[in-house]
Amino acid sequence: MITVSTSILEARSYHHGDLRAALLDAGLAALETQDIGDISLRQLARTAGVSATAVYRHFPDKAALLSALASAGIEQLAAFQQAALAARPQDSGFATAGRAYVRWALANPGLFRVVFVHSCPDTNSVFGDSAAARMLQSYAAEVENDPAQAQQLVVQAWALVHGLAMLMLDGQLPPDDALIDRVIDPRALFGIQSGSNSDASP
Amino acid sequence: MITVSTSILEARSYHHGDLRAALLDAGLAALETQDIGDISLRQLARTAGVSATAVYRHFPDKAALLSALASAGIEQLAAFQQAALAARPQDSGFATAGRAYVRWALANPGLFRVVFVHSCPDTNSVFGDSAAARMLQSYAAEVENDPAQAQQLVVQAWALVHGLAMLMLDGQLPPDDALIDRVIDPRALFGIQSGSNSDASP
DNA sequence: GTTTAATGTTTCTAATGTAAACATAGCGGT
DNA sequence: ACCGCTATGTTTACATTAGAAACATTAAAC
Repeated sequence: MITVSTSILEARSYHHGDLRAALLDAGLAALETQDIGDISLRQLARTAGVSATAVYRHFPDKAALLSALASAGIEQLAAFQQAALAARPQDSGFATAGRAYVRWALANPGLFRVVFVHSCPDTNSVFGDSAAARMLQSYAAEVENDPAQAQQLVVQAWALVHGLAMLMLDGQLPPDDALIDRVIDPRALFGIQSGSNSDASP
Repeated sequence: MITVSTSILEARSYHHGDLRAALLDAGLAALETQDIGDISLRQLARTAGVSATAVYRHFPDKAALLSALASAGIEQLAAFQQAALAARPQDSGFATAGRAYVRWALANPGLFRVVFVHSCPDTNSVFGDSAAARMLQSYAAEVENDPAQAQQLVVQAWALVHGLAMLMLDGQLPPDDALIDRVIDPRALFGIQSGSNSDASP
């Protein structure tokens, strides 16, 4: 929740206080129960208790609002991954981060789609310079000395977890926790014997 | 193109001849230039030269029409893969099919999304019992004797190519042909030394 | 305290999915 | 030949959407 202390307790004034944050909150909340396609600006405006077109004072259009939601989503994803890493420091960080990626996607399907699927054709690579991306690259560098090979490993690992998340989200694969562990098994993938020890075993 | 011989040349009668096929053709054509979200029933009806609500005589709702388009898309994908396999019989079929998957996705972004991303939450796994899926499984069985391991290989391979396709479609990775070849390299993946020989080299 | 820029509101338009009622045409049975 | 039945299209209607334009209010600067 983005909390913003508006001027104290001015319950209902003409101006909202921080409508922008309220709309983003409404968007994040809505994405927990709805899919992206079913979200309308009007709905968010209603939730924020404001007229439909007030949105346009803060976002040029719908895409801009979704783009802002995407940024919030990326931060959440990175935080979730780092929490997972902190919780099991003895495991392969590479695999732990990957599993967290998929689990976060399954736990936040709407937001995940906003981040990766929706993000309008040119506002792309919103993920490219995020904390999550840097984390992934540093793990790859640990495992591979050759930078070109490390880069390839990054892409392969990203594609694997992203594809797994997508297929599960779209109902093509069962959203099975054990399946995630099996697919993202450092011992079976990429010839990685892992720097740290691995754990999850079928 | 779905060609249907209506009764000969009855140019403009009240009844269309085969509106269902015409709508699907219009949909496939539209998906070549537009993304799924921008396609409307009314547009397809216009293209078919018919009133907006005529669609509902052939499809209960928009989702049903898209679902029919998805079936057509899956067939196209499988045909494309088999053409790729036939064109290079000496290569690793596993890798060739995977590259074809990604290339087809890049060549048909709209239709690919209809097949895998859109397909409504419960009409899922439209791909599950397709020719493409069976092909994938038979290749996995060639490489892995243990059926459980083969199944895991299927999922890993599918996730990898699907994720690569998605990330490229969504602008997160450059839609680079060489990158596809590098990521889907049987020598680097899954410890496969391949039954046949491999080719593509960086 | 007046001006001003930021923020919200009303009102409007064009597009969309879909329901309901109506129209037309080809078919089978008599 | 006629009569209806059913499949298929059409018209009309409605609720909802994204967004533009013009107007209202308020907080803050001067």
